[in-house]
Amino acid sequence: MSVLKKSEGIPLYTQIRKSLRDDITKKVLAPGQKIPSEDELAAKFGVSRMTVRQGISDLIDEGLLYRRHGVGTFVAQPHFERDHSRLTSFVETAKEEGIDLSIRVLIADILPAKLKVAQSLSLEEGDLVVHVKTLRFITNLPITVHDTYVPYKLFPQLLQEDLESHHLWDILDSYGFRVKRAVQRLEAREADEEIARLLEMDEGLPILYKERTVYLDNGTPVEFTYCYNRGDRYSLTIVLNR
Amino acid sequence: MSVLKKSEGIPLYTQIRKSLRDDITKKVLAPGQKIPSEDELAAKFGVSRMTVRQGISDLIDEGLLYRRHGVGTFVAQPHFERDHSRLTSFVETAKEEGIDLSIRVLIADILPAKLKVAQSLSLEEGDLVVHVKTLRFITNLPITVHDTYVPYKLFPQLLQEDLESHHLWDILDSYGFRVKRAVQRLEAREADEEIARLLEMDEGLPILYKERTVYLDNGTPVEFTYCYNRGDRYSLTIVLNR
DNA sequence: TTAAATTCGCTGTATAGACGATTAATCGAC
DNA sequence: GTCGATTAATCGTCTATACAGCGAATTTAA
Repeated sequence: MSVLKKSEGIPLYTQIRKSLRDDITKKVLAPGQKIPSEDELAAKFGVSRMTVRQGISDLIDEGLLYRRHGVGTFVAQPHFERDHSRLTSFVETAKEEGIDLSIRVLIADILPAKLKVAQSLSLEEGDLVVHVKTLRFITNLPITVHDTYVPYKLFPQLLQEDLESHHLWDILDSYGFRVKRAVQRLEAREADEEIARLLEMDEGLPILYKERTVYLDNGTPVEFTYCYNRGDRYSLTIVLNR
Repeated sequence: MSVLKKSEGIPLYTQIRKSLRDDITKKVLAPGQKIPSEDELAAKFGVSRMTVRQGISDLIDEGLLYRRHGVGTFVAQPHFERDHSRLTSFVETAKEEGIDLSIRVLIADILPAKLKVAQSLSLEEGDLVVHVKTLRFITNLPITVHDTYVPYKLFPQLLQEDLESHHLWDILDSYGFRVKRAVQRLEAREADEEIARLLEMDEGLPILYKERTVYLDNGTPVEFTYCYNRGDRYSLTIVLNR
């Protein structure tokens, strides 16, 4: 029996969501199984039905549950990477999975934006941007080159931060900027001389090339990055919802 | 002044969402601008505040609006591909954007699943799968090879469908299966002899290689596809939300 | 026996109101 | 003038209830 704490600052629907999620991960509720009806859950938790629905809705968005109008709510079959559908930084993911990731800053400077960078960041060509070029290693093997651009006028102190151990988004968060969304464009390309040298591979071999623009919740672009990933060592998994 | 139709089977929150979306796209509500408070909108539309919130929530998920607790709800800065964050088939997208896409079916047969396909579709090795190999053209230039596998026991009649003009997901929809989610893994690879021949390119040039598993809302996998995209003609744009 | 109608359980939509939490603006004391 | 407290506006959470709409099971009728 789950009793909710009324007064801990934690919303009731959050507690309900947690309780249901626990039941699912602990297989108290098995895949395919019908969970109690919203009325029953409302009675069990001692809340109104709308509050139960709010808790359930989040789990449906996550793909843990699904509803059948007129029938009930069911536990979905677990599928790999069910939880990977949200935007997370590579650094966060690596930490969680115990991957030995290290970052070397190659360049950190301030310069006028070229056309493409300016357009991506909603700036004028020539506006100042902070530029950080990094090389990332996994278990000491070079894997990715990043060229990141951030509007100087938004973050003039950025270069004083420790960019090798803190992820950019965490730094932005600490400034109160809420990173919300990333648009990424992917291509397969041949490695040019510079990238091949940095990634210790032969020129012409395939590179997973990525252009990424990162936005705050109000739609302001705050980061534009070119990524060059070694094709034989890097794969990207993404999850899309309909 | 917007008056909602009470009795057309269209939920009020859907009508409110549409009204707000129209105001945004027609710039009646400009980016950055505060929209009327929930109480004002409730009064204007003649509905309760909860109904207004339901309409607004959808637009927030889409990134069209954002909320500031204690302050108000605002129109987000428009950003390119704001609307591309949902799972849509390439065919759907192409149609909307007027791209001249054609599909040629190279192989359509039924065979026992190999290990990887079986695992991806939650089958046993050797279980029958429907296999469809297609070559896709944009303005008559070959661009992509697809190897698609679907569990035979779920769709025994699939090969009787017109696979060149109807997208697989539309066919599944017509059977009542709700496609909900796709997990895709991307790599950059070199083209092997067969792919190079089909895509009319040189062996060894970069290919954007993609493995895709498609799930219904109940978590059942229904499609597994290997995609080989010509690196110089294909780029993939994805949007991630935090 | 089969087909149509009914019932029942459940989710979907909607209401009207209450109080809490956050933010920005205003006002007052020092 | 500056700082702090008050206030108003607004979103966040929650209630208790009502009826509509769907789907499956059951009952009824042909």
